[in-house]
Amino acid sequence: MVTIYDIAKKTGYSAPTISKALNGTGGLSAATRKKIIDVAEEIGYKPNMAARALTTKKSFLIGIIYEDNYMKAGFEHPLFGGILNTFRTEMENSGYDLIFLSKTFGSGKASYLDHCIHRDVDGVVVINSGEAAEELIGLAQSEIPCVSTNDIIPGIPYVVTENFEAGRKAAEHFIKNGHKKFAYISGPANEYTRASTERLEGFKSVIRENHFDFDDSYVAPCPSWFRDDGFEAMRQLYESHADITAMFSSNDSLAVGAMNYCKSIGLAVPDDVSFIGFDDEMFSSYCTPPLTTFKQKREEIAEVAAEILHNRLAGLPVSDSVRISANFIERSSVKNLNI
Amino acid sequence: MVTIYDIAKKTGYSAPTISKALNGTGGLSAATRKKIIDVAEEIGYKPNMAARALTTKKSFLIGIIYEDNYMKAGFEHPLFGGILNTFRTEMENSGYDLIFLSKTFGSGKASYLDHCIHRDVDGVVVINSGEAAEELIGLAQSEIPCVSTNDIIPGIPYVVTENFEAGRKAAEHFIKNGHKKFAYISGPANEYTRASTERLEGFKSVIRENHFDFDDSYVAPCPSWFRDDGFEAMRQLYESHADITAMFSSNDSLAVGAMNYCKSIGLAVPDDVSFIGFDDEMFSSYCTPPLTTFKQKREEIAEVAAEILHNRLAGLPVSDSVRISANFIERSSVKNLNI
DNA sequence: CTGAAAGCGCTAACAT
DNA sequence: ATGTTAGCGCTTTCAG
Repeated sequence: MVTIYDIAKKTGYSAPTISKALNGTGGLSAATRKKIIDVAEEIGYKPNMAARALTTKKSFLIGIIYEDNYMKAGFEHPLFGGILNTFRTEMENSGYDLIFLSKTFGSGKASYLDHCIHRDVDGVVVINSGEAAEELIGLAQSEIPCVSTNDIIPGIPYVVTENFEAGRKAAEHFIKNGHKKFAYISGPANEYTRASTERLEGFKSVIRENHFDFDDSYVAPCPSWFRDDGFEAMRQLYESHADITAMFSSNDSLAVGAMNYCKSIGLAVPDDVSFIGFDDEMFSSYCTPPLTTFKQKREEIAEVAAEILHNRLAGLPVSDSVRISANFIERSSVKNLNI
Repeated sequence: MVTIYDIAKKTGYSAPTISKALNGTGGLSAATRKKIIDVAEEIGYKPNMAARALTTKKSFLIGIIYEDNYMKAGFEHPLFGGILNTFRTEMENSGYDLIFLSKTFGSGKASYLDHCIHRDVDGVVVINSGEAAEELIGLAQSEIPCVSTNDIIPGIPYVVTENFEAGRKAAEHFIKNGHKKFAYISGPANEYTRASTERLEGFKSVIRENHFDFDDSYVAPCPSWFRDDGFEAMRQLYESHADITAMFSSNDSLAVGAMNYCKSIGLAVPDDVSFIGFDDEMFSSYCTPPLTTFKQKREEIAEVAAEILHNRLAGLPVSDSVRISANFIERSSVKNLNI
């Protein structure tokens, strides 16, 4: 391993001088700086982050909280995987490396905060908190800069899709196309993971403004985001309300499951029942009919989240949360009842 | 931050004694050990990995090489995302944390090896080398333990699907169902990323053993793994060989694209043309007809890779590479021509 | 402009 | 069984 001492020996300068030259800190003459940098390059010097972290108390490590609770597919999530990808690039550009945080590191029971301290992370991004939201409230109070890209956790600024607005857009689209009977298939939601709830709220608000009928019996909650639950949800909805024509689903998988139920009982999509989904999953343009849906702006969410974290890392006060509007993608799963 | 010195002060023992007690190294009396551990717990001591790494020369960090060259979707890859997920759990159980490696960290040009040294990683897992395979040959020679889960890189043990065998299985399945005219749609391949080539080799071997006609004109190479290239590949194949009935594709996306081409010119799937894909992507059971395909054992690949890395980390010699057979999933995209 | 001294938190190698 | 000394590689005072 080549250290600054090797450079010191080779150039005749002292270790601190080398350090200053390499970091551009001390007031060194341009000449010696160049000499030092040249030698460093020549002998292949690479700073040792562990040593640097020890003295500076800055690890240049960002902890990622990414729980695998989506289809046990982890990284294949249509939103989270993309966010992580872009976020990673944004942070790496400024010298930060990403490290996964877990509650089970080192074969033991621990907390995310424990892991943060263990690795001395400079900041944390919560991509998907899973069941751990409660715990993260504690993390938020720990002085460690945090940002969240999905869950809404007290004390942590978030960057999340404009779900309410998207819900409104879905209802408006249905109404514009002459629909009058609406229903909603909801994925799992709770106090911290509010996407599905927010979409419903927006959806309902427009329906009510237009004085159409809508109450809780038109909402089918699902225990998962999987297709099969969409199938069941649709069955339940259809058995109590056979006149529904406009289905909004909190994600595309549930929508496809629901479409399958319709087909299974001889209902045509979109002729008898129309659908709007969410997420623009890989299959959504392949399925029959191609699904009208919303695409969340993963790159933008990640970029804004990275910016917020960078600001906090630079000592700025906690940023405001931000909402990013989703793109509406119109395909062929909504029938125009006006014609 | 609470350090071993805080424990030392509180218990009256010296720092090294604390260290020994906590790590179970030195010959301490059970009584003092317990006392020390209790106090450590009480005041919330967490070891500082940077400091430990500095003295022990072991970071407990595993570098991940994961290039985003699949649909720019990064983590959403049907194989890689799942591998990463399981691999992560396996390593975390033994105290290792995963860190992403990149060639552009710190806003500069660098190599993966640079990044490894920078962070002093104990080992590396190559999940997807992208265009960097050449460079990894250098990494392999660096004494840093490596393992690869997709690419075949000289000097690095790999854990990869039995692609040749799967290719054979595909051909056998077609032949069993009475097919006589075969073609193959190939995704990108090169010297290091051999999946597509291996599948083709296996496919061809059975066709030839059965004395059916097959040459390079029945192979359509695609520049990407995307659906649109499958569409084009099928067009090209069909225009020169209109009698093909058995299509094998190196992934499901390409297969679906090819199926779409068939439908676009009025050919029925599977009645006129049958298909076998690879990967069992999310949409493969949804599409029309549901696609017969292969599912790679992501968890098993990850587990074996983790085991190989653990062995190397423990000082054992470089392991042999291993092949994991894929699961054949029969759905409805292959027509039985015998009936 | 440069260097000497000191210390970050921890552990290895010796003493005692 | 426990403590002393020293040092990992780096940076931060502070002197010169």
